[in-house]
Amino acid sequence: MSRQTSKETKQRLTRATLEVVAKEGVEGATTSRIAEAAGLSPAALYKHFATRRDLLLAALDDLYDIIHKEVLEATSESDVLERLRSIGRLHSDLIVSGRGSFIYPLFEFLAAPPESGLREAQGVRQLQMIQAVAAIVEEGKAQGSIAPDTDAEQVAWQLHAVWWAEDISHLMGLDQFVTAGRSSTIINNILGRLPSRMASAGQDEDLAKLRKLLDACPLVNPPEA
Amino acid sequence: MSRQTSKETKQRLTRATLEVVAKEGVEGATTSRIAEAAGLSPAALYKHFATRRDLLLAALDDLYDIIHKEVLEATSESDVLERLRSIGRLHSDLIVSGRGSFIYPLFEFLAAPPESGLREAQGVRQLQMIQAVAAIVEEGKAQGSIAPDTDAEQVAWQLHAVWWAEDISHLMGLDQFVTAGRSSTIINNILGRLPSRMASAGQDEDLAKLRKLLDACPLVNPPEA
Amino acid sequence: MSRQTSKETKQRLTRATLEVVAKEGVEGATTSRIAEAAGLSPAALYKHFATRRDLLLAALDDLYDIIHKEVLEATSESDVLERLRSIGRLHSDLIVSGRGSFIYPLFEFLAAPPESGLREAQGVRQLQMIQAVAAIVEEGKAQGSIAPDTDAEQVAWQLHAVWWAEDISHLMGLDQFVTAGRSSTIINNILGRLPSRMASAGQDEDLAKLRKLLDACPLVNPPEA
Amino acid sequence: MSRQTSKETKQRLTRATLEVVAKEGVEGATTSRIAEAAGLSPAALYKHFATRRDLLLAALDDLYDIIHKEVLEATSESDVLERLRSIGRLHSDLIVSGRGSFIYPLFEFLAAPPESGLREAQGVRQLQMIQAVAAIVEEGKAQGSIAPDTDAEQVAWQLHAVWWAEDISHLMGLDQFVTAGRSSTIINNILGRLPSRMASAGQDEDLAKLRKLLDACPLVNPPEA
DNA sequence: CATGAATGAGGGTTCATTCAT
DNA sequence: GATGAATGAACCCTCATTCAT
Repeated sequence: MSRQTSKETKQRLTRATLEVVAKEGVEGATTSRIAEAAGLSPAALYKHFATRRDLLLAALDDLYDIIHKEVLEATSESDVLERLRSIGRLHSDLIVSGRGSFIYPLFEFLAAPPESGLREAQGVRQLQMIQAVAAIVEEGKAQGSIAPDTDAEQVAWQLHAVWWAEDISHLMGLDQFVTAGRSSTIINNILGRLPSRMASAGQDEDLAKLRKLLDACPLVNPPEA
Repeated sequence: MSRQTSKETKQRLTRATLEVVAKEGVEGATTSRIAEAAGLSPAALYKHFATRRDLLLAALDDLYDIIHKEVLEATSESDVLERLRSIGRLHSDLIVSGRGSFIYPLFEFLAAPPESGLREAQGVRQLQMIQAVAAIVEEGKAQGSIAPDTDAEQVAWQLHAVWWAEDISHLMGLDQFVTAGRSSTIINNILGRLPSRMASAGQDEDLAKLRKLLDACPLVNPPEA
Repeated sequence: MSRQTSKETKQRLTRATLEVVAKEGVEGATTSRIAEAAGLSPAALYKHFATRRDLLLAALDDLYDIIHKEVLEATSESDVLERLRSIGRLHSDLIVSGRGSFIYPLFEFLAAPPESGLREAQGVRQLQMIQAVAAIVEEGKAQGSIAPDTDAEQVAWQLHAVWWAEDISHLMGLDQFVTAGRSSTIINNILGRLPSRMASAGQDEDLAKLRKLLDACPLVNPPEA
Repeated sequence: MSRQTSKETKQRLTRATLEVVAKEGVEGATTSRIAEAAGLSPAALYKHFATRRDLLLAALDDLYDIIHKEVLEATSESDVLERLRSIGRLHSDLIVSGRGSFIYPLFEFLAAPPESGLREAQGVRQLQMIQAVAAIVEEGKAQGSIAPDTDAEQVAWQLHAVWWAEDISHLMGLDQFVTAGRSSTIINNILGRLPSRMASAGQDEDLAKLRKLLDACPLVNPPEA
C-alpha cells in the first residue's frame, strides 16, 4: 500500500508539476518543489522520469489531456453552434474564475528557450486541438446547421486566436478583454456567420441576403487575398 | 556628463538584456550573460540597476518603445485603413522572415513567474499599445474613412488577437497560420467592416445595406451578449 | 542447485564489473551500471555481494585469475628462458594490439582511494604473481638452464618493473616505449644474464668470464648496496 | 589584504587539490573538500577554474613542477652519475618516508576514465620528464663521464621504469621492493654500465674488457633485437 | 564608474543502499 | 533469488548579489 505502482506515481508527479507550475511558473517548478508537492523525495522523481524536462513534457501531455476533457469534451450540446459557444463560455469562465491554471504552463512552454524543442513539442499538440475544433465544425456541416462552404479549419484558427487572446490578456492582468465582453463579441461575430441558410431560415431571413452580400463585397473578401 | 554616460550604459544594458532574453529566455537571462553581452562586468550592472528584476523591467520598457517605433510608427499611410493593413502586413513579414526578434522577449516576459510582477508590468504597456491602435481607428473616424459608430477599442483588441495568434503560432512552429493566409483573412474581415458609408460610397454601395443587415442580424449581434 | 546458480551469477557480476571498470574507471563503475551490464537489477546485486566494495574486490580476484590464465599459463615452452621471453612478448602484444583490456582495471584499482583498501588488496595478488614468476626462474635453476646463484625474486621484480612500465606508457599514450623496442631491450638485458655456465657453454664461452667480471666489478655491484 | 590576487589563490587551490588528492584520492577530491582545504567557499573556486577538471589539470601541472624542482633539480652533484644515483635515492626516500604524496595524483590521473583525456595530458608531461633525464645523461656524455655510445633516452626510460615500479609497489603496500634494496640493485645495474672507459680507467681496469665482452655477447645484445 | 574576489543558497542529478513484495 | 519503489547524502556547478579596491 505504501508503495505505489509506477503509473500512479507518474500521474501524481505530472499533476504536482502542473500545480507547481501554476503557482510558481516553470522557472519555479524545481524538482524539489515538485517532489514535495507529490509527496516524494527529489531522488524518487528520477525513478519515474529521466529528466526534469521529460517530466515537464509529460506534464504538458497531461495538460492537453485535461484541456481536452475539461473543455472540448465537457460540452455535450447536440447543436454544434451551441457547443462551440459553450466551449467559449467555459474558457472564459475558467479564465475569469482563476480555475484555468493550465494556462500558465501553456505559455511557459511557449517561452521555453528556443533550442529546447519544447515549443515545437507544444505546437504538435496545439495543432491537434485546432483540428479537433475543426472536426466539430465539420460535424456541424454534416448536421446541416453550418453552411456547407464553411472553411472549418479557418474557423478553428479564428476561435483559437480569441481564446489565446483571452489567455494572454489574463496573464497580463487585462481581464477586461473577457469581462467587458470584448472576447465574446468576437466569438459571436465568428459563430454568427456559420449557420447554413437552412438552419437560419426559420430564424432570420435577412441572413441569406447578408451572406450573399458579404461574399460579393470586395472589402470583406478582397480579390487579391 | 556622467549622467549621459550612465544613460548610454543603461541602454546598452537593456538592449543586451533583450538580446539575451531572445536567445535564452528570461530564465536564461542571467546577470552574467547580460553583463557579458553588454561588455561589462556583472558587478558593474548593479551601478545602473538595483536588481536584476529592475533591469528586466527597463528592458521591457525599451522593448515596447522599439515595437512602437518599428511597427506602429513605421507606417505612414495617410489613409487609416491602409495604415492598419500595412501594420498587419509588417507584423506578418517580421514573423515569417524571422526578423521579429522582439517576439521572443515578449512571450518570455509573459511567461515570467507569477510572483515576479513582470506579467502585470507588461499588461500596462500592452494596454497602451492597444490604445494606440484604437487611437488610429479614432483618427479614421475623424477622417471620415471609418464608420462613426465603430467601437475603436474593440477593433484594436480584435487586431491584437490576430497579431498575438501570429506570434504564438510562429513560436510553436505553426507558421501555416500566417503563410496559408489564415491570419490575413481574419484581418481583412475585421478591416472590411470599418469603412464608413461615405468612404465606401464610391467603392461599393452594397456595403451600406450590408452593414445595416449585419447590425440588425441577431446572429451576428445577439441581443443577450 | 541454487548455490550453483548463485556462483554463476556472481561470476557474471564480477565479469560485468571488469567490463565497466575498463570502460568507465572504478569511479564510474556504479552499481547500476554494473547491474545493467550483468543483466540484473541493482537491487539483485545485493543478494550476492554485501557491498559495492566487496564486488570490486571479487572482481579484482577474478581479474588476477584471468591474468594468470591468459598470460602466465598461456605459454608452455619447456625452456624457462624462452618461456619468460614468450611471456614478455605476449604482454607487449597485448599492450600494442589493445587486447590487454585488463590493464585498465588494474590501474583503476591502483588508483582507488587510499582508505578503500583496494590498493593493499591488490598488493597481495601482485605479490603472488611476482612469486609465480620467481617460481618459473627457480624452475629454470632446477632445470640447469639458469645460473644457480640467480636471485629469482629479484629477477621477477625486474621483469615486473618492465611490464608495469609498458602498462603505464601505454596508458599515457606513450606506446613508443614498446614499439621502439625500448622495453624489449631491457627484457633482453635482464634475461641475458640468467643462463648458467652449463647452458651457455655450448653457446658462448665468453659469458663465463663475463659473469665473473660482472660479479666482481664494483660499479655493477657496489659494495655498499 | 583579505582579498588576494587571482594568481595566489590559484596556487592555493592547486596545492590544496594535491593535498586532498593525496589524502582522499581523486575520487575524494570533491570541490567542497578542495575549497575547504584552500580556505574558500566552493563557489569561489569557480572564479578561478571553470571546472573541477580544469583544476585537476592545473594541479597536475603544479605537481610536475614540484617533481621537477624537488627531485630533478634538487640534486646538484657535478658528477652526472652521482646526480642520477642521488635522484634515485631521493625518490626512494620520498616513497619510504611517505612524503612522496605526489605519487597518488600521478596514478590517479593515469587511471582517469579513458575518454577524459587526462591520461594523455599526463603523457606529455611524463615524456618531458623522461627527456629531462635523458638530457642529464647527455650532459654526462659531454662531460666524458658517460660512454659516448650510450643511448641516453633508453637509459632514461630504464630509470623511469624502476621509479614507476617503486611507485606502484608503494601504492600496493609492497614497500619491500624499495626497502629490501631490490630497486636500488636495478638502478645500480643500469648506472653501472654507463661510465666511459676514460672515467672508469682509474677505478677498475676490468671494466674495459667487461664492456667489450658485453657488447659482443649475443645473449645481452641479441642480433635480431 | 568599474571591477575582481567572494559567497550562501539552491539548482538538477546520481549515488549506494534498503525493504516490501 | 529477484525486483520496483524509495531515499538521504552528496555530487558539480550557477545564481544574484556584495564589497573592498
